Amino acid sequence: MLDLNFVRDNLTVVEEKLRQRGMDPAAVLQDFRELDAQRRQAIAAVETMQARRNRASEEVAKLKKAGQDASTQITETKELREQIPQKEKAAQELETRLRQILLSIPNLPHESVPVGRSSEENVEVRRWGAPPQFDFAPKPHWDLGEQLGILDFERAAKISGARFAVYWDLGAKLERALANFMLDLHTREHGYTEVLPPYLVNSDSMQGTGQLPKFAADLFRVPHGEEKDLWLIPTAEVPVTNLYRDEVLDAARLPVSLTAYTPCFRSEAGSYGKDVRGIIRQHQFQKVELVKFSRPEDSYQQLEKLTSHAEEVLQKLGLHYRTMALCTGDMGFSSAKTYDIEVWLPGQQLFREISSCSNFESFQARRANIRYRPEGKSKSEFLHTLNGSGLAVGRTWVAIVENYQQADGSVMIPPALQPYVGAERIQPRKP
RNA sequence: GGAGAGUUGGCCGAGUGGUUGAUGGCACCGGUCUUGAAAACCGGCAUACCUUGACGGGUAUCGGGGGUUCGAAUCCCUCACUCUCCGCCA
Repeated sequence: MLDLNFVRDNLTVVEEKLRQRGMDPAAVLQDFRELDAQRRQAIAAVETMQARRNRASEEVAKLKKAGQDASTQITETKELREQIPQKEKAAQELETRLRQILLSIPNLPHESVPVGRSSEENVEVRRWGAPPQFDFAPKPHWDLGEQLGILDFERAAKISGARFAVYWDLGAKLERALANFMLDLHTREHGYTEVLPPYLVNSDSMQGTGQLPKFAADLFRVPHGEEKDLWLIPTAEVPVTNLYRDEVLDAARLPVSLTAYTPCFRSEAGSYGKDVRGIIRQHQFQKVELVKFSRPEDSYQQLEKLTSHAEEVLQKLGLHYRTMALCTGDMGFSSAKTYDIEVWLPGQQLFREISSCSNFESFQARRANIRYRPEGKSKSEFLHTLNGSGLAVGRTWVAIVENYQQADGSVMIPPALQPYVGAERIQPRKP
């Protein structure tokens, strides 16, 4: 959420940035200016009446103490008590409508973000390694997975449905090895603190990070009594960022760097027919997430660091990748700047997103009310939040299987991962 | 699931329905004293919103919501959370 005062004072800037995102400012902002003026007028009207009521009430106390008649004042407050709720209701309605507009405004892209309409105008900022060379036609992971007996879609469909997978044997172990490998790297070498959050969260948390109210269709909802349904987390970003909701952090503690390995649940509504093969797009996948809480002045430096931490996982695993700066038209709703890391998948001959690292500036912090107290200042301010995948474990699994496949159908385990898997190679599983 | 106790400002902790945004202490900030520091003493110290050129003024907030009353931190209802005991359970 943007700051109301900022939007009011910089309406033309907001309109321009919305246009850069490919949105129609008029459609997003609607009658912001009128509503804003009406809201303030309504508040003033309510407060004037409340002030009158309070004054009359004070006089009642004085008169009664003095043993005098206070019936005039009592009548006045009684009347006001009936009138105030109507005005209050009107003011609240305006407040709600204005807030809805404010909540529907996406974050403003940072000045360093390339302007563009779609993913085709994203800008490649780095490329690491080289695609592996094969003297045979490399296969996609769904073929390899089934041949090796480590991926099972049929039984997954039986027990859960489409877009689920069962991992068997070394396939399951590879997933666990990758998670441990990533967590160890981030906690031992990059200074992150590991957390294990709940996988079900309340609506307030989903609002804090921006999934609600706009993107309810992408989420799995779990009934839990009236009005207090829970939601399966679509990413660890939700519970981890909300850890500090409604809190004021000590400036000396910043930046706070957290990492969490969790499952992620996405309904993938509207993605029918897209990425139907393999485990690229699943209702449940696991991810190691990196989250930072930063002072505003170094959040962009922290974004570079966080991105490099995610890239280092791929480097240690010897996987070819490129890093893209997303353009204004391709960025997520809450982000001010995003880098996508895309890993090379030889079985499919394409780069595929494996991590998305974003600086949300104060957009989430304002929504979730996460503040810090700058040194020497008495007033607390909103801090900046960042996060990125470090990495999506399922897609890393895919990258390992496709990039390290051998002519005989087996898959080599990269050296850095061998201690975690306890094997050098995945051989076809005996029936 | 059953029974009981609680939720007050950054923290601890008072609070008889009527200048209580709220006593006091700690923490924090400024000052006096000191070579410096500590101690002591003095002063300051909530948040959001509305309003004003500014000084200032106003409104709301004592877990959330609702009610009683001329007036609620204080009385009533309700919900959430925390703690204790019982039951059940990985």
